[in-house]
Amino acid sequence: MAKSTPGEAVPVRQRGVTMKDVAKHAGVSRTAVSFVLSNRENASISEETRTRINHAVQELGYRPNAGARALASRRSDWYGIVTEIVTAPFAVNIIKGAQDQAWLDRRFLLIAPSDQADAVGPNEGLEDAATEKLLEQRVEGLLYAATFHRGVHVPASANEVPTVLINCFDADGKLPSIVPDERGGGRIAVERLLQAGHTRIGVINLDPVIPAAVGRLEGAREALAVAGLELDPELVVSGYATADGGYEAACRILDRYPQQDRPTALFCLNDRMAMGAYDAIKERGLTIPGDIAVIGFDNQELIAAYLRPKLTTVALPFEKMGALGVQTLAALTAGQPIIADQQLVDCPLLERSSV
Amino acid sequence: MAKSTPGEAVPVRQRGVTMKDVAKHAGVSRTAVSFVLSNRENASISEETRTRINHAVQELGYRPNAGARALASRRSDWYGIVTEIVTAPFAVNIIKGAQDQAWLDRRFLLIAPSDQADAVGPNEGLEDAATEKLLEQRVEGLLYAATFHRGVHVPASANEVPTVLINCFDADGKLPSIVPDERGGGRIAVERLLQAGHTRIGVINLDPVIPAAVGRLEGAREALAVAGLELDPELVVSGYATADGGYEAACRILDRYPQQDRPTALFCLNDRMAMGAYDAIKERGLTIPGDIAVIGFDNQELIAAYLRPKLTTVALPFEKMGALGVQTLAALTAGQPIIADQQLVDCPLLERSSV
DNA sequence: TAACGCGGGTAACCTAGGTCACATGCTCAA
DNA sequence: TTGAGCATGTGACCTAGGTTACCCGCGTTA
Repeated sequence: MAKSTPGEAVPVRQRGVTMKDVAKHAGVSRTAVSFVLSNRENASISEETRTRINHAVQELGYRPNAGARALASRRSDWYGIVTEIVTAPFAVNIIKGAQDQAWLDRRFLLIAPSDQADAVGPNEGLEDAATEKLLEQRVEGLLYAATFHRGVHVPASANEVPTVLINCFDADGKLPSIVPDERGGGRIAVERLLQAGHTRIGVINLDPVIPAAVGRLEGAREALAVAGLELDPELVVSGYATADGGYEAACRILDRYPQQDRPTALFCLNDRMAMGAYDAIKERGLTIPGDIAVIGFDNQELIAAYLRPKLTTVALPFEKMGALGVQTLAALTAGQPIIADQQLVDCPLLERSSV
Repeated sequence: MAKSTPGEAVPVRQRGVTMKDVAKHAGVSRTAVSFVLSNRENASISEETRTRINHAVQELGYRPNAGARALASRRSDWYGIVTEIVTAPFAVNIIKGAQDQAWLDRRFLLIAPSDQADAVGPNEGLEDAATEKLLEQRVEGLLYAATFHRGVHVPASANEVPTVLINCFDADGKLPSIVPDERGGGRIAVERLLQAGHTRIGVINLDPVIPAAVGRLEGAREALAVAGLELDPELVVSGYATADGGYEAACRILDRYPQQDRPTALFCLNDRMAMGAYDAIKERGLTIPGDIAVIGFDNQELIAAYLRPKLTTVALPFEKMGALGVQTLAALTAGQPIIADQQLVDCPLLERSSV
């Protein structure tokens, strides 16, 4: 509520105007002020008193003290989110989605950093400390968000309040989680290539054990199967998840075959690798998408939207996952049952110019 | 503080263990517990009582209630940061720097979104609301952080608590701010090119009125002046701050001259434009840095570190600015005088392979 | 011997607001 | 006339913890 519109005289807000001051100014009891401000259903306060109180609020520039309210009402309206995203901002849109949704619900998001870059690292301490700190703030629920899709271990004290995992899942137990539908994303990517007439499709794979690689590849297989095709294992090449890794993998795949056997499309399991693949393709005098179509995964704006030609890719629904995480948490804290142990969120295709 | 080490039986923490419970369990008064837990200097509590209390704390799994403490002690240990960075995550490392520093100082950072994408837009409302919400939480200080260096207007109520601006400055007044030393960055970039033997340097400029462009260009001029050179206005070409804009600008600059007069180096005022310039250069069969050296600005990791060859660029010190913002705020809230109205933070050169 | 100081500790009040049982005063029906 | 019922509020107690003034018993000192 922006109480000061430009032009109007801004009341000087002396620090620390309390309800008591408002009550005195309006000539009523503090209780009456409380009733009016919290809009109690069954409070019987005359319209006239009500406006007198509201006037006093305006004139004194009263601002409620959220902490005191939280203490007395035993509801903080705060959620805590523990995340390494602040450290490695790849998935920062999770925070954006969560933040926006929380803001809509008039709740505050307390962000606590986690340095737990690797799933079961030795520095679990920091994460524990973050959780502890958030619980000291009496958050009503906890979110854990990871930069990349994986299993994680959550500190034991997280069980004291409703908890939801975003872009990761509980490696040991029963906490609800929100993760991207990697398989669906892999399927839609390959479907798009098939639709464009490609049947010989090369795959530039990530580290084959991470959930992202497993799911995306399986999706690719499904799409091919529907078209009556099979994934040729020879056409699947793994590499480091970087532009260099993508470059090398693409070189291997492109140089392996004579021109007529060469794949006409590459499905790169992330955009960074697609970036490297672009270079390999261009170096060989081939055009995108004329000679070889490329489709990526992740939709890293800075890469996908600025590559030339712009990269068609499958987006990770970070923002949606963040929002859904907060919604799920809201449902849990309101006592509603869990919708599902693991909610999958669609990975939509983003058409640009590389297919 | 992770109180539970694995293996040890975790005490069941019934919700809401208070100091009263601890006191009863230890057979002392609540006051004594408070004294021990807050480590009061002049409290006289025997060592024996002290350990009895600490034991009770452990056994009951007591966790202080931060809100109640804030209320009673009238210090919240919270800072608020209003920022559009969550929306446009370019400068997300400001948040990281601020967050880390706040965490070190054992303070919480409340992040409130601002949609004020343009400096004096019509939707100032949201920003006001964010500030108001933060003040309701009784934050001890406010930070405003922008995604790109510019002048901003801050809601009037921000004057109620110490306030520091990060990556932006107060367009109307006297609030202290932390901004990048654009001029120094421009200077160091051109110095690097001069040092590599380039004397004919093209500049791909941003929108010439924004502080970043003004400062960086001025720095470039200074560096040239020291070497006894002048900036040829014909070699300065402006474009949209995108890869496409950089591509077009580079084309114009490269095609304007016969080979012998062509600049041997390009200073691109941001990395996205450098990305486009790369394409223009490669298209013409020229090599980087062999035929043309390129230096960028911003150090957008995803671009600079993944371009081929990797882009030498000047980094914007986001993380440092965030940390310095919190430090400055801490000094202000502690009653110390402002160090300077505007603190400049160095933009360091990042050597990679394009010069 | 009274006064004083000190170690060890506590009752009581304060922060800012939520909530409930009860107190007015008025109207209306029996 | 009186009691019930309703509209309009209010005093008092609660949340969880910080802080201050003071108490008690014991040893010292003037």
